[in-house]
Amino acid sequence: MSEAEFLETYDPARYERPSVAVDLVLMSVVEGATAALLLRRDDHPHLGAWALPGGFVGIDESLDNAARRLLASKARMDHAYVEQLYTFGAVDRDPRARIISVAYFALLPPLRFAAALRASPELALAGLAVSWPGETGGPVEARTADGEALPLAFDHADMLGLAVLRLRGKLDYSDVAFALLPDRFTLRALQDVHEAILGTRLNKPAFRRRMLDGGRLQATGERETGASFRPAELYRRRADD
Amino acid sequence: MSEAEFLETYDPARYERPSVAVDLVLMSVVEGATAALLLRRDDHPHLGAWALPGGFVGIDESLDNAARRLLASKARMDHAYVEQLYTFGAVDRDPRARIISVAYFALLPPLRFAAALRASPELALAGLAVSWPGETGGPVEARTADGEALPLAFDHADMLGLAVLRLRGKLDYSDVAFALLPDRFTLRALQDVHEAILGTRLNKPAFRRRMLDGGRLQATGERETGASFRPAELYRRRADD
DNA sequence: TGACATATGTCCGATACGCACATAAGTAAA
DNA sequence: TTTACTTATGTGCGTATCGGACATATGTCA
Repeated sequence: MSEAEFLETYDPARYERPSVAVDLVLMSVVEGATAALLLRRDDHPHLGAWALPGGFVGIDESLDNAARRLLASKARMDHAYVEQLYTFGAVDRDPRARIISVAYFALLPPLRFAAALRASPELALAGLAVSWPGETGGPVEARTADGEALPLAFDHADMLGLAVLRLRGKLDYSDVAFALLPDRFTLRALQDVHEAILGTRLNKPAFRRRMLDGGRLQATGERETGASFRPAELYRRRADD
Repeated sequence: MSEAEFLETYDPARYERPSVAVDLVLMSVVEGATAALLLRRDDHPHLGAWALPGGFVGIDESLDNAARRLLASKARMDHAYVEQLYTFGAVDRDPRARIISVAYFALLPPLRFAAALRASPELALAGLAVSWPGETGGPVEARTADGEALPLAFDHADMLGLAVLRLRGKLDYSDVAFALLPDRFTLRALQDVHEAILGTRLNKPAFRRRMLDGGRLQATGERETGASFRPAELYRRRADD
C-alpha cells in the first residue's frame, strides 16, 4: 500500500475530538508594574468575570498563526514578541465542552499597549499582583488601578502566573526586556522593567555594569528630554550579529 | 439566561475540530550520553522511520493523564518525572489530518530505562546527537549505538531538540538530574549526568563544591562497591523541606 | 550663581569559579 | 608485605562578578 493509498483510507473521524483554542496574555510594564489586557465576559460561562482574549484555532490555521490573528484582531497589533507558553488540558476546565487551550503571551512596549487599549474599548488594563517570590510559580491575581481585584475566568489566573514565571526565567539570557521598551530607552527604564518583572529592587551600579558589559546594548549618543535633572543617555538594543 | 440554560444551547460542533495527540520523549542517560526510546513506524505515513511513542488524547482524559497513560502502556512505567514540553501545531505536520501534538518528556533512571526497553521489544534505544552548543536550540538527530543515523518521522527531531534544551535550562535550578539517577549515587555519576545533558566537560572540584554547598545532597555514609580503586561515597537527594 | 536630583563612575569586600596540586583510600601486581 | 596505580577527596590561589558605599558629573530651576 502506498502512502497515497493509505491516506485515502485513513479516517480521522474515528476519534471524538476536543476543541482547541488559543488564549493570549497581552503583557506590558505600566508605571513600574506588570500589566495585562483582559476582556469582561458577557456570556456564559463565567459571565461577568474577566478573561484573556482568545478564540478557537481554525482547521487550516497553525497555532502560531492563530495567536497572531488574535493579536491583530483583539489588539490591532502586529510585530509583537509572541511566544507559546503552555497548553492547558484539564477535562473540566471549560464547562461548555472539552476545550484544550494553548496559551501564548505577547509583549508590548508601553505606547503600543496604550494604543491597543484605546483601539478596543472592551479591553481593560489589569495590574498583575504576584503573591509568590522568585521562580516559585502559581496563579496570579489581576487588579484595577485602584487595587480592586478582578475575578478571573477559567484557568486564566494560572496562565497569567505562567507568563510571569516565563518572563522572570528568560529575563537574564534573552531579549524579552527590550520587547517591553521603546526603540530608545535609558538604563533606568530598562532597570524599571527588570524590577517590575522580578518584583524586586536591583542594585543600580551592578545592574548598569551587567547590562553594559553584556554587549547587548548600544549607546546612541542622544539623551532623554524633559527631565528636570541630569538627562540620561539613550541606548538601543544592539543588532544581532 | 442561567449558566445551565446557556450550556444546553451551546453547540461545540459549530467548529471543525483538529485531532489532539500526545507524544512522549522517554529520556535517560546511558553510558555518558543522552538517549531516548523510539518506535519504528510500520504504517503510513513515514513508514519505516522512527517516531516517539504517542497517541490520541481521549475526550474524557486530561493531557497530563494521556501522557501518563502512554508512559504506562508504552514503557510499563509509572512514577517517572513527567513534564509538558511544547505543543506542535503546524497545519501540515501530519499528512493524514490536522493533528495537533502536545509533546511531553519523561526522565527515567538507567535501570528503569533498560527495563522499559526489555519489556517492549518494539522500542529501540537511540542516542541523541546534539549538533548545537549551549542553549542554541534546534533539531536533534537520533543514532544507534553504532553511530548509524535513524530517520525521524514528523517533527519529532524538533521535539527531541526541545527536550534537550529544556533539560539544559533546568539543570542548574531544578532536580531533573536526580530523576536520571538511582536513589543512591556518587558525585561522579551526578557529574556524568550533567556533562551528558550539557554536552560539555565540567571541572571536577568546582562541580563538587557547587553540589555540596547547594544543600540538595545528603551523604549516606555508604560507599560504592565493585570499583578497583578508592570507592566514592554514595549520596542521595535531600528530602524537600 | 547655587541648590537639587539624578546620572555616571570608582573603589572595596564578599563570593563563586576554574584550575593546579596535594593527599587519601581502595585494588592489584611484584 | 610492599609498591604501583587509579580515582576520590580536599586545599590553595588567581580571576571574574556582584552588592553596596561613595564620589563626581550634568542637567534644571529658583
